[in-house]
Amino acid sequence: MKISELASLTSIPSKTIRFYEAEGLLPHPKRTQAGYRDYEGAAVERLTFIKKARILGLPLKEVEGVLQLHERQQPTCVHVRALLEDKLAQAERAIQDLLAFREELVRLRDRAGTLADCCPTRGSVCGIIQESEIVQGVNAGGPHG
Amino acid sequence: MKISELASLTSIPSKTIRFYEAEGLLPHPKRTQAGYRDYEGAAVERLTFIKKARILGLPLKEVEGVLQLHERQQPTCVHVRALLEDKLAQAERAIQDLLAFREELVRLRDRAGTLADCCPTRGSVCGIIQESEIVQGVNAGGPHG
DNA sequence: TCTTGACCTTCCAGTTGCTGGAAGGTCTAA
DNA sequence: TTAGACCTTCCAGCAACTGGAAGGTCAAGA
Repeated sequence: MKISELASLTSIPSKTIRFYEAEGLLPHPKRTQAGYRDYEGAAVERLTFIKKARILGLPLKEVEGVLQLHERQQPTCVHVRALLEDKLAQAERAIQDLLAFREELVRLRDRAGTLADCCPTRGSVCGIIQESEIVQGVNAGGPHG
Repeated sequence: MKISELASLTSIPSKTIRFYEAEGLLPHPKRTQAGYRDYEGAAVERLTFIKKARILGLPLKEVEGVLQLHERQQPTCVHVRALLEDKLAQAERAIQDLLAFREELVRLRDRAGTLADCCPTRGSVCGIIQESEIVQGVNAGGPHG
């Protein structure tokens, strides 16, 4: 099948499919006389796997690693299990961070309602942000140290 | 003060401070005879604002917009309030997504415990991911449509 | 005074995961 | 034949940094 059909079947854009091939996640498919890519049905499965792994937050490099284990007839699930544990721990952390973050946003939002709109004088840019207790954000690292 | 002192006071790396200046978020500071940047104390406040705004998830472009409102003596908080409402809605969505995502991860993790480790034959790459119900991830969009 | 290490500068390019556009070729229904 | 929809490769851009190269400056210690 042509790339557009594969894109349609997997909901992954043609551009992205070509990108994945260039990154080594997909084998180079056969070509038609005209040079068009000609995919087998197995490509649907492979791309669906990649898509799900991406949704799970596995970086492309890790996805590639798992796919290579598969190609070398090595067990993959034990590998994926470890990745999963890692992702689960990350998700737990992210949830905690996000809940705390939401508290602060609610606080800021409520505070902003009572704050007179700052007429900027020589003072702070915006009292809402300036006075916030925000030190660390959602991701474990935050934008800055 | 030198850039390293400013970096230390704000916990923002020198590289990033120079980046922000290049992006227009910071005014060009005076220079010493040697060409070194020489900052006033106000730079600490401005950078702290930028840092907090980043943590709140405001893209640099939006931060710049708020700073420009400030420079034009226009009210900023009404602007920030709208941004805040937006961010709060996003955070609520992210929380819901993340909670659902965690459910799925837990399910996958538990399922993985009972799944015999797949000896890759001609079958799927990894049963854990392949059989998952994952269609959409944490962010509203997910990696693919 | 000289040395050396820590700082400073600008410029360039890289990271990750895409995604758009240019330039040019192919296919097919009307 | 025509025109629109597809295909190809190549290049570069996005966001928000961040590292390294190449070269200059500063100051404490020998």
